[in-house]
Amino acid sequence: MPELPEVETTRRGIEPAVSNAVLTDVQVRNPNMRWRTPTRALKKLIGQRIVSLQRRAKYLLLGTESDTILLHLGMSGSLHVLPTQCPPGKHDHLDLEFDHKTLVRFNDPRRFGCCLVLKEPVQQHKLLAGLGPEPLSDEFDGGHLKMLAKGRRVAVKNFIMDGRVVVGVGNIYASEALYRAGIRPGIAAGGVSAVRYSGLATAIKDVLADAIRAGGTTLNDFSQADGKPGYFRHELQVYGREGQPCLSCSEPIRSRFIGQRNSYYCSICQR
DNA sequence: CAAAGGTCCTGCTCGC
DNA sequence: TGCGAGCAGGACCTTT
Repeated sequence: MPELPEVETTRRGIEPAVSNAVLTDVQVRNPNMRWRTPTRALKKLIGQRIVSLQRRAKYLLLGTESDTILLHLGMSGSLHVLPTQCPPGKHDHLDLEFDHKTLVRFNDPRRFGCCLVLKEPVQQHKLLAGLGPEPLSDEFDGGHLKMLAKGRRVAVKNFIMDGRVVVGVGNIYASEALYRAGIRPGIAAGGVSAVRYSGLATAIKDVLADAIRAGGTTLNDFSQADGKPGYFRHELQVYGREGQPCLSCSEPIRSRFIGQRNSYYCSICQR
């Protein structure tokens, strides 16, 4: 579920609760996430202060005075800020408790998410090394896409969902950005011109920024740290709109599987 | 029953 | 024939 806007929305949502807070307890109810949650390593951090809260790609990084707690929400995860005595429900696999009687609760039905404890230097960890640029940074632009696309035959949609190319673009926003840029999702990445990549980079930045502004997209599981849904679902122009008229030309939106994932596009507006 | 927002890993194919 | 890069598919899980 959570793509970059949802993770960024979550980061902003938990920031008041964790920033400068002292970790007072850790509850691991089910460590069987994508990778086993390191209960002992987490418990060793009790008593430490959270000194930073960053997002890199779709990873949340809670910096303590010694180590960094890495969280990934996988496909169905969410974090909520709750009072400490709040009874846990189904799929509430992890609680991080802080002073001021608040806790951050990690709920993840599919358990594709993870929680790890990273030693410094964090950026050299296997999961973080080799990640492409942040899409909202100046480092990311059409020239970057054009350079990496040289000779690549993969569909441009798969190309922009590749974290080594650019991070944070998942299935929803890939379709949305390609629609905004007027590019068909199935064409080969290597065949897209520099001019069109420039437009695509801008479209990616715009759609992600718009989605963050709306608090992310809620389809099923996702909700913000305060439990409210994200409202970008109402602004999706193609994702999930198969058969409905294109908002620009009224042609019915089509869907097609590209690389195992459903893609949505307008056959008139996207070439 | 199939499919759902992610992404790491394995193994195949292709071209040099 | 061997090698590396690129690419497709499987794997991880539960819920609707």
